[in-house]
Amino acid sequence: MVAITLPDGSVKSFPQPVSGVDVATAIGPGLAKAALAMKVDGALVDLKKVIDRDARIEIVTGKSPEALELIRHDVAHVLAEAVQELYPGTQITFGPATEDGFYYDFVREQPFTPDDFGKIEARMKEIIDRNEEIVREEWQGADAVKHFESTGEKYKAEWVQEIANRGEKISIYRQGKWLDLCVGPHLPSTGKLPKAFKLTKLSGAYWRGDAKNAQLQRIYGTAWASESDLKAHLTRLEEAEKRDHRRLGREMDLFHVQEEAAGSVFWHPKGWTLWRTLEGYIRRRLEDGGYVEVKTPQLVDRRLWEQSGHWDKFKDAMFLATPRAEGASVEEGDRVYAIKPMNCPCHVQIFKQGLKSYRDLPLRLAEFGACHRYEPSGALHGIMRVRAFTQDDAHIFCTEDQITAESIKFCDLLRQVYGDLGFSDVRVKFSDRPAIRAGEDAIWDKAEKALKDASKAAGLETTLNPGEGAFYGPKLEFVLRDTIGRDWQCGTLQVDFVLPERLDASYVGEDGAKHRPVMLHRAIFGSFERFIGIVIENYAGKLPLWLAPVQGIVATIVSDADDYAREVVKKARAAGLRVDPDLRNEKIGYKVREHTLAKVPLLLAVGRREAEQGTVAVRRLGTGSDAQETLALDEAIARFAKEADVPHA
RNA sequence: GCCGACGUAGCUCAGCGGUAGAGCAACUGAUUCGUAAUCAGUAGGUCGCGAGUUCGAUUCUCGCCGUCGGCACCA
Repeated sequence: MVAITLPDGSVKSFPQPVSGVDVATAIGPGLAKAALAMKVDGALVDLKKVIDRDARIEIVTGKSPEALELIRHDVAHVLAEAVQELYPGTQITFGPATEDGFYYDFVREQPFTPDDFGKIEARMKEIIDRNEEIVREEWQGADAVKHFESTGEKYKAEWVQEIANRGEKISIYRQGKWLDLCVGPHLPSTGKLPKAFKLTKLSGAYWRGDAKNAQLQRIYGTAWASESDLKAHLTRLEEAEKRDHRRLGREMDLFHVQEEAAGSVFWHPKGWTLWRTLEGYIRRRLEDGGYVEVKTPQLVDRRLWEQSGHWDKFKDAMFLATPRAEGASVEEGDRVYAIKPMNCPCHVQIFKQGLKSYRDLPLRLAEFGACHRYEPSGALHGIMRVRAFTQDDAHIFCTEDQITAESIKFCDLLRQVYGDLGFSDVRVKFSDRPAIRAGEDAIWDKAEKALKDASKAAGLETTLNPGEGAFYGPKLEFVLRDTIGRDWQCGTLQVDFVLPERLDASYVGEDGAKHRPVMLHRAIFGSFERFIGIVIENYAGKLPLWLAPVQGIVATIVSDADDYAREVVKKARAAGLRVDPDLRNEKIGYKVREHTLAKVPLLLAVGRREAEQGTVAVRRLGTGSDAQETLALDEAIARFAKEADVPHA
């Protein structure tokens, strides 16, 4: 006798062990047809799994939140089956579900091309039509290894061997003639799959994620429960493309990049205005936060980098410069400079000037430091990942006892700034001690606790990023997501006991003896380039008034209003607004369209009526002509000047 | 760095073994117009760079550079 409890609380009893299929059928034929899998006491399993004890069961259908992942995983299998049917000799490796779809990694001499997609998709649909039953089997390790070796599946065999070595059972899923090693769960048959999928992209991927290993061919796809969901997803992708900072940067004439300076940004007047506005804003926040600003050299002798430890670990990513003419050899003893990849060693040099006392701590040295790193060519991305960037960097020199308070202060400041810039969902990763690290465990305990306390006190929820801390200390990473779903680390807070030691920084304590300060490395934007990119995407280019490089356009309707328009511009500028005239001989509709596309927040239209009455017709970005209002000039300017105020305490 | 795709006018893109085309933008002229494109005309290109094949290469082949999508990396 097996008692099955259903989600509504009702209990169904069965005389003998039952599968999910039996349970669903007992409830109704509609459900039996829709059933994809089930949850037994909360665990997702195959619908065909037989239950021989009392349990709570929930039938998973296409409408269940778990369904998508199941479907995507199954579609990945169908993709692999299709590929192996179409391209014999291709080896399979892994194929999981992803955030919005799936991928499968293959091994094949000949590269796949996007032209193959149509053919593969057609075969996948065929496999779904075949309605192949999906069956789970348990194999002996040796048998599985033998099977995969005999079919030439070297990668699968390697993986199976490892599982067998651990003494675990081998779980095989078979669909039709095709089979794969997989823990499941899966749908009962391929016919249950919706055909709402699409192969999207092709890429290389290293076996086991290690660049030292062979590179596999990865085919990505997206899969949904229904055709309309698929369409909606593709539409979302198109919309996201319109928010891409690279596209908006060009359309809004903010910046460009070009071949001769790959990985460096040419800032145009409007883009640079945006930069300076942000810089002015953050500078004021830092001043309020008790920071002092410094500026340190671009070129620094390699000896300092050797001392700091960067040379050993990061010299491949450092640009070097020598003072000698081209062609001259760089000999032993000659000066070799590195263009700084970071600011910390230089800030320590400032700290070390003169004798520091405990009364000087905490000392918060801030710099908008331009750094250069030779990033791998494949890593470059718009202005988000570049080789030349400016950090809103600061190092807080403090005592161990001050770590917690300083960390809290920083998290508060960061929250304030992100709030001002319209970021509501910030993910915070807490990266704790890595396997290879410097410093005593007691110090790590202290540092980790300080960071944890600080993020909690600032009301931040963190997710653990185990073992990903820097070798010198744990870190908080503040991650923002761009419009195409990529995550970027922007803010960071790192506790460092190592650099002060290596660079011999010290202060005189209350006891009159020398002590080592602790360094907190911290950034809010991370880099101006990356952060501006994210800001642009977050606002889809429609920047709030205070950030917009061109805040308003005064557009004339007839040339009789030219003089009045000039007067409006003059007064607006006197009030600190960034306003330009548009006196061109064009219809107002043309001007409206153009400045709307350029994402100018305010359009002040002036015709004869406005000139006579001393008013402006205000049309705001994102609203239509019906929402416009006519305001007295002085009133309008006062209102907008107030609205355009840079946020501050 | 690795795999794949791509690189044609300012932008978006078409073309293709016989040295290039469209729309928008630009420029000139006309038009003075009330909220997302007024009309007409003109001009604009070493087809990323360098080799090779060919009578002839933007087109085919190779190399390099860059961009894009991933992977790896990200102090």
